[in-house]
Amino acid sequence: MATAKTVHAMKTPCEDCPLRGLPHFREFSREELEFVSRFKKGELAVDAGATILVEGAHSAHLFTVLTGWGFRYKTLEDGRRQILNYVMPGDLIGLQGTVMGEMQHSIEALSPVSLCVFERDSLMTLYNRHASLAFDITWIAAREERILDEHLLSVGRRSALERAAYLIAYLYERARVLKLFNGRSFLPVTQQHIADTLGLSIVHTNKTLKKLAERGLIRWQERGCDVLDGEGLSTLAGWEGQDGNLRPFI
Amino acid sequence: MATAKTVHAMKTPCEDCPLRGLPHFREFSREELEFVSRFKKGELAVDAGATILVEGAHSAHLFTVLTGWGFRYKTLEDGRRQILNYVMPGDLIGLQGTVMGEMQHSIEALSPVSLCVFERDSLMTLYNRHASLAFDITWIAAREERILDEHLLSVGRRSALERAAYLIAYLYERARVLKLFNGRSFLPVTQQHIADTLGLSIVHTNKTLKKLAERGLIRWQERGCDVLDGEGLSTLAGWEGQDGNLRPFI
DNA sequence: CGCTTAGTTGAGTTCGTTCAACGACTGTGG
DNA sequence: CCACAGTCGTTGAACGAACTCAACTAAGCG
Repeated sequence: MATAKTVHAMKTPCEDCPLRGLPHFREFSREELEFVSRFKKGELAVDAGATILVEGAHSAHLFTVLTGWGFRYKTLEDGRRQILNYVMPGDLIGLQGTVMGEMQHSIEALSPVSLCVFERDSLMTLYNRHASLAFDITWIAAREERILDEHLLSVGRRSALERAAYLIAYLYERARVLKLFNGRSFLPVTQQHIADTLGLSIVHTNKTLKKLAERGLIRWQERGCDVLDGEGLSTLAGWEGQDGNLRPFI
Repeated sequence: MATAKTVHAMKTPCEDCPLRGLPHFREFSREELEFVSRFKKGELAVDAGATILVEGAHSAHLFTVLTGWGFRYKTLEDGRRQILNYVMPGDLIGLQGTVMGEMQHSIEALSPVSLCVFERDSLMTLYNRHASLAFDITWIAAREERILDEHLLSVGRRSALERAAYLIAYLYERARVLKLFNGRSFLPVTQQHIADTLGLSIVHTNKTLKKLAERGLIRWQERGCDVLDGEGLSTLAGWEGQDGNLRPFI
């Protein structure tokens, strides 16, 4: 695997952060922005397919995704893999490892990913000096918990078809509000990723996706999924969608 | 349903909190203890079977479980239910609703439960005045996330037998470190709860539990589960157990 | 050109479901 | 005190969803 990690000195100043322009995120105060600017230690670029964080590691860093897609997963000893969630721009990763010690899941890049790097040790300073940002971090953790609740409901209680529809609707919706689509609603995942998220075999996933395609909801093309009818997928899954409130990021 | 909620003025002062004595929790500083004491607004007692928090509610309160067992769950419109996690003494509940607005899951008492009551509005004061406690709350949220990661792995990728073994080992281990057993390792859940946690039907859950019983790992008795061999259950599930680090609570 | 990765399809098997009936126990009202 | 309903657990039979195995296409890459 020709994967690489490249560390840059700070490239994008937080003042020009591309995420700040999105209507999806809450505004920073002048003061908060300054603090986060100092909190940020640099940037990291990783190739598609590279592992960003690995289970068992004691990472000294926290990251916020600037651009690109990735996923969090866990594996059993015999290799069975479960994808837990996907990471997209604005997501904070490595928090579990930072606050509790050891990482208990891995994170892999689906596309080239660029990350803001923060240091574990300065997190306590953030809590001491900036209660509003500390609260934001809790908010972010609570959001992840809520997403996991929904995934668990899905894997535990929805049929294969509903599950697939839910997952694709979820990814579509997240990417949409982040304005990651330029014209074409394309999700850069393989059927193996879908299978490992839904808790199904690849073969059955393939057959299930074909049913969604027959209904005109999606089209599978070029190693990924074109979403043709996000609304229809949500309806099929019985999913209300994520709440529309502004969310914080660091 | 003859369920009731009773609000008491503060009964147990935080200085005498029964949880503080457990070797499983980290120590409070004198100052933290004082602050939490003021943060606590009263106590609430709920009957077995009562709903503590309900999906869709905008609760003005946060709770810490003092005694008793409960569970968090979500349902689909047609009634399919997924249990997300169990709550036991020391667990903070209602955080999702408090930081993000609306509750998106419900919580029900499995046994009579007593709760410490905190007010939503004073949470920000806690963040402003006591960074170490704010950090603890993030820690608690990260822990819940980690547990959900493991449940998702289990429901998605383990066989029915492994799943059941994992769940019972998990409940056993949590209750054990909290010293909830007096002699007998008894879990107060019905097979329906197990089924709704594992994402299985009751019938198949019954047959699966019988297999665990045949192996001498558990015994089903008096509407609950006697754990005969927690170690054996963990081994069967391929579960390493929770980390032994001290955890905070509020 | 061969090698690898991703996706497709069919056949047969296994795991888990639904349906249905029944026993044990608990609580309630007549 | 007994009858009755309700909850919980158990079991068998038949069915269906999802799995494994296997063979095969198509595309991308050295």
